[in-house]
Amino acid sequence: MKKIILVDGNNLLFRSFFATSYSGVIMRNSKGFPTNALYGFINMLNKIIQEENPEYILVALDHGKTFRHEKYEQYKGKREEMPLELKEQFPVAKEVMDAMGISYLEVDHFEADDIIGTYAKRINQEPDCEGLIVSSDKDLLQLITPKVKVKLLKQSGHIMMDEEEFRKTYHVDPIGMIDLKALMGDPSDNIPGVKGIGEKTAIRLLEEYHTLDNLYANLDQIKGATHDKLAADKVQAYASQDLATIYQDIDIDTDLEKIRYRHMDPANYLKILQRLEFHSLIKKIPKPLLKQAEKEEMPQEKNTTPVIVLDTLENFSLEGDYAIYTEIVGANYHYDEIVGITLYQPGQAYFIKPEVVRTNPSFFQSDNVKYTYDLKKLMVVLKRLGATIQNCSYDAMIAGYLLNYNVKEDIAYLAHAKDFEVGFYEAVYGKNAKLKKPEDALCIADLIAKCQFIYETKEEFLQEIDKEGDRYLFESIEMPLVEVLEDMETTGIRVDQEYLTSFGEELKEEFTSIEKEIYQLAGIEFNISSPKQLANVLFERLQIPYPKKIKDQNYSTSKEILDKISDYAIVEKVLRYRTLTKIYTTYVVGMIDEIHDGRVHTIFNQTLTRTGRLSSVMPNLQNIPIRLEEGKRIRKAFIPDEDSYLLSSDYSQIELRIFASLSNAENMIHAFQNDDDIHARTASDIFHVPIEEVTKDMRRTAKAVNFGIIYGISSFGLSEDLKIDVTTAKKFIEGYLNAYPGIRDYMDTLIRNAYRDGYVKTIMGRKRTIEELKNKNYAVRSSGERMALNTPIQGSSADILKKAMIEIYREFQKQGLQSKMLIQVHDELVFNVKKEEMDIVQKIVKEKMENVYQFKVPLKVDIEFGVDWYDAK
DNA sequence: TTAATCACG
DNA sequence: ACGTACGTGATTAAC
Repeated sequence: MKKIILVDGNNLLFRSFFATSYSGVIMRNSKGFPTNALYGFINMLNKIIQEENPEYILVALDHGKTFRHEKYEQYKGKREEMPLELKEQFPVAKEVMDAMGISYLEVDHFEADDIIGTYAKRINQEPDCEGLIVSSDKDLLQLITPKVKVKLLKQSGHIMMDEEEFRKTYHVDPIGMIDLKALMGDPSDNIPGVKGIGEKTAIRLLEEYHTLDNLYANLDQIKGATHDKLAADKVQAYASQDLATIYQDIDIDTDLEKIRYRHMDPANYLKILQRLEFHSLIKKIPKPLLKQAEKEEMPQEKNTTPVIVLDTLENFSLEGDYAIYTEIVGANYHYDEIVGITLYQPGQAYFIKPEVVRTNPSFFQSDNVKYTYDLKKLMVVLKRLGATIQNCSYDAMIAGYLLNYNVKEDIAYLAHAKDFEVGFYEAVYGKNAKLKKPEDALCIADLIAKCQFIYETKEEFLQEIDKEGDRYLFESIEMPLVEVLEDMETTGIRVDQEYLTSFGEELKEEFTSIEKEIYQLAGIEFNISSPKQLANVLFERLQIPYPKKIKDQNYSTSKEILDKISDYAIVEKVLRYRTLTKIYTTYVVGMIDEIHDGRVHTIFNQTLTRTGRLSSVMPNLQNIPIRLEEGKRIRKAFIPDEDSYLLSSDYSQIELRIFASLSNAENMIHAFQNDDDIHARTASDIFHVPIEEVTKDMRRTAKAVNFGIIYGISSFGLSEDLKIDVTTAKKFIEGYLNAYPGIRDYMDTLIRNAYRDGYVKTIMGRKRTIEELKNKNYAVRSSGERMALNTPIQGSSADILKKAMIEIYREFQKQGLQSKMLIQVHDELVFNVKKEEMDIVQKIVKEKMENVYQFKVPLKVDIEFGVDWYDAK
């Protein structure tokens, strides 16, 4: 008697995954790869082999959308998309099965069930053989025959289901399972069944009528509500029957030899378990097999490049290109501990301890072409060790960013995208309280692996860059910008700590007194900063009417809401309290924490935003207050060096100018060419009044529409902003589009192309893929359309300022100026300018910024200077 | 860790 | 009938 095991692979993996992910925490190996489904899966396969000792075994897997989906749209409709953490484990499951000598099969358009059904049929026809199906899915019970049983997995253990056992439980034949589901439905697969009929009624009906066909043939015998339900849902019942039927005739070769159990390949199996860090499973490998595996593994160890730890860089040199990488213990490379530096080229690997760099600081200026990941970090680290680097022409972080890979500060994300085994930063160095430099051997292995990844994928990434037409952006914008940003960061900006402290005291005095007044008015002391407690006091205790209909049960206490009820003294005081504490905590206390040697050194993230803008952290210097006077006073703390001024240069209306140029809106282009007041001009065009008759309100409205255009306008968004109704907002937009012919066409074409291509581009070829456009949800898609409209504007503006920064930096160098670029705020640059260089710097900055790119409209730059950042505005 | 809030362009 | 303006970062409360 041949014994054939048919395993429902998807079921096993799903079960293991969800059984161990309730808490939301998923078991992972030290590299961060999720392993929870695999652990249960491998355990289960081992158990099956041990218990059943099969001659033949097949694991069936789902593959893509099935014919059922195509036939019935709602099939499995309510089921959530498979979590990524589970999806990732499937390929490894296949590797495991290969190593275990177990065959697996997936067939396009069919589910694992159908594969099992097809094999079950074969078993029924084949003499002298029996089958055992393994799953926790009751659907498969319909396949039970005298020769085929089902091992039904339960939370603890299993039930062996054969014909007899099935009849005892369900009172029908196994094949009757299908008709049972046709009646009672199956919520888990979104099979509707007959509405109002559950398990009990369904079983009772089939006991009497045996089949669905017979039941409907005798429908008139049935009385009452059940009759009406059956009559009403006949079509749905038959559709459900169809859905519930496992297909048994897939056109596949069911030759049993193909699924013979081949036994384990110990070396491969061990290798995978080590990678997954399943130590308990490794222990279960029989001793002789384990020994065999270890013997086979030995030679591989020798293939890895030996690492030389350099004690000095004196008289040391390398031939040819190499990859170079450094790591720090923490998130701030300006101050945190440096692990060391590694160099890698095929066959050679070197580790340099931080202090060894000082033995020959010019080593990194050699002619060798160098490759790295996060060049800016490397440059800062080397500078801290007294060295500078030259001829580093390739930064994998930037390449990955331009190619829309998932790029983080942690190189592991990009490495994993290319199947390189590199440890996640957190796994190697820990985080927060657990942050710690591991022992040297581990650090060295980690850094070398990262270096090797950089070296070995460089060509591939550069080819992708070429293919995408990103060469210019990579070579002439992003790579040169690295040095500019590094210089800005390491220079830092001087901050007047004494001023901040005394300003802070002043703020504190005012908000503590307001705090007391709020308690008085409330008649209770509470935490004003807690939205929950505040809502409670305002809307429950004091019964202030909530000015908007309540969304999802919670009162909002946002500024937008509180502004509407600011006639209440307590609300007005809360708003004032908020303003003051925000300035105090974020900008006074937060800034003081970031001051080192009288300066703050931000980190500009060059590879974060989806549009090509920079971002700034530790501290964020791109959101220093300016709109309110109290907040603006923070800017008085940012001061120039000795004998210098702070100079601020900003583009006037750059985004709208770019939009006018891209969309070819002729009269808007003319307005910019005439240097008109653009919002007044727009108002005049929308409302058809001469420009001198434009009122303040008309101008305000036009300004909002102009902003809306940049964001990818929607009538709802505009209505929210202007606090008008949607119909009126719609009218304004119509008026705008009629006033500027060409814009509608530009936007339509842009969106159509975005849908076609799946991405949009900036003027310099920066590409943003927009997955949202493929989403089936209307709201998500609309959001994608707005991104598509906004990105070419915001992104092109970013391109332009980046290019201008590079040109200004180079000109400063060329002329040997001491003045320094310090901060970039999306359309503004801030400089420390030596007094004697004021004239030349203003000239360079204005000239470079205004002429960096030729549009149909001129670019206009305003320059101001002063004794602090407040004054320079 | 996440949501709410608010600072900027 | 739906549910929305685009792009960011820091702080706090509350889990």
